[in-house]
Amino acid sequence: MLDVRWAREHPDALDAAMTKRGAEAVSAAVLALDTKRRSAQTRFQELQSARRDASKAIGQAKAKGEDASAAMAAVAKLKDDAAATEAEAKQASDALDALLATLPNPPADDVPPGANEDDNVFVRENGTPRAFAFEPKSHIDLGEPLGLDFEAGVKLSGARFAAMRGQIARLERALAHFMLDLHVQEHGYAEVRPPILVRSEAMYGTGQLPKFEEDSFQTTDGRWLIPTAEVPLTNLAADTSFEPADLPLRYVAHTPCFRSEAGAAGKDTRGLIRMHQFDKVEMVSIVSADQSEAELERMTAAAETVLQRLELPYRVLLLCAGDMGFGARKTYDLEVWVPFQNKYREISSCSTCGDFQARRMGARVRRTEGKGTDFVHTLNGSGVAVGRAMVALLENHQREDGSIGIPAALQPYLGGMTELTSGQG
RNA sequence: GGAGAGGUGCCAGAGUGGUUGAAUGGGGCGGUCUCGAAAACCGUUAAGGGUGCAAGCCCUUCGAGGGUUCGAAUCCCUCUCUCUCCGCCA
Repeated sequence: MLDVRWAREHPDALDAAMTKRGAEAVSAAVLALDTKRRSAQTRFQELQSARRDASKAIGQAKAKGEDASAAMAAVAKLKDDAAATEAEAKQASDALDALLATLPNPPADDVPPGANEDDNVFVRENGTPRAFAFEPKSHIDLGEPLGLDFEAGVKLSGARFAAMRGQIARLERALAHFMLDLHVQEHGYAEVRPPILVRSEAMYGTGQLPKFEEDSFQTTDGRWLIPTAEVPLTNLAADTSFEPADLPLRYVAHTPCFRSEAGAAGKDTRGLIRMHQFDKVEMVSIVSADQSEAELERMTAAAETVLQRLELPYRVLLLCAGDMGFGARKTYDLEVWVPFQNKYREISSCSTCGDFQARRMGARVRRTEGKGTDFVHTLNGSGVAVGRAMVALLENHQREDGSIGIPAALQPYLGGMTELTSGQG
């Protein structure tokens, strides 16, 4: 949710921000509703004030035993007028909120313009794609002998589901635990096991609702399967006023994520890249405004460490305005090299949301000086997507015989194994 | 699933129709005292919004939404959440 006062004072900036994102200019509509709301509210307040004074006078008169029937009749008119004006104000206010709830976060100034992923800006890279002396196989062909079972996924659940067995199952677990330990032990994140079914309020807080209802799965009792642990982790801060000393808060969680992939028909239909259910290690930071810029760099670096330790080549991109998520103010994507596809694929997305989510969920921090509170800033980043890390690991570390070399950092999580071969358990 | 209790300020906890945004205690902050600290004492301490150059004035908020009333934290209805007991259960 953007700040309506900012919109009121900078209508041109609002339109520029929306246009930069490829959305419609809305300042005229926002300002019209805002003006209507404030005018009705002011009139209501004047009527209400008069009404309260009149009622108090009646109370005092009655206390003295005087007759107050004339005053009581007079106040009835005020009451009707006040109620009508209040309804008018509420209607305008609700309409304004409904509109604001659908507007994406204005991009930061240093976010490059652009319509889609073609306009993202290269920032840096690490490692170089390996030159294979043989034709590299896909993670599907490599994984199936090791226990990656797409047939079982289809049988049990349908397309975009997979079962993992044996070594692949263990590898998935090892990857997740490695990432979790890394962020907890070296990056100062607090481990959380959040609920993965959440209320609509939580989905609204992080921005999945009201606009992207069709992207997530909902239970019959109205709860939502989280599309990312960003939802429960960030909403831990909802309805809270922090002391400055409480911040920054850093959370990390390993959870399944569920996405309907409604708009992705036909994309990545084979393999593990795009599933309805996948595991992800997610980082969330709750910080004060002055900390948020540095925190985004820190979080991105933490995600990069995962890929470095797994010895996977990757690059970092700064997303253009048109490719950013709804709630993001600035986003870095990490793309890992996928040999079989011969291209880089997204494996992590680290974003600062500024105060956009905080305003939706009521997450505040007291000012260090003076009275009052400010909204906190929230950040989230994958650290990283486990299924896609598995894809990258299998393909990048494959050998000609189909076995998979295990990077040193991961070996302790696999009982010291240095490779996976189809002959093993 | 059955039965019951309850949601009040940073926390605990009063308050069942009339200047109650709300007693009291704790905590926080400021001060007195002290070489310093503790203790004691004094003072202070909600958020959001409207209006205004400002000081200020005003409105809203006692889980949420409706209703009764001249007047609601207090009465009524609906919803929601929490807790307790019983049942069931990984």
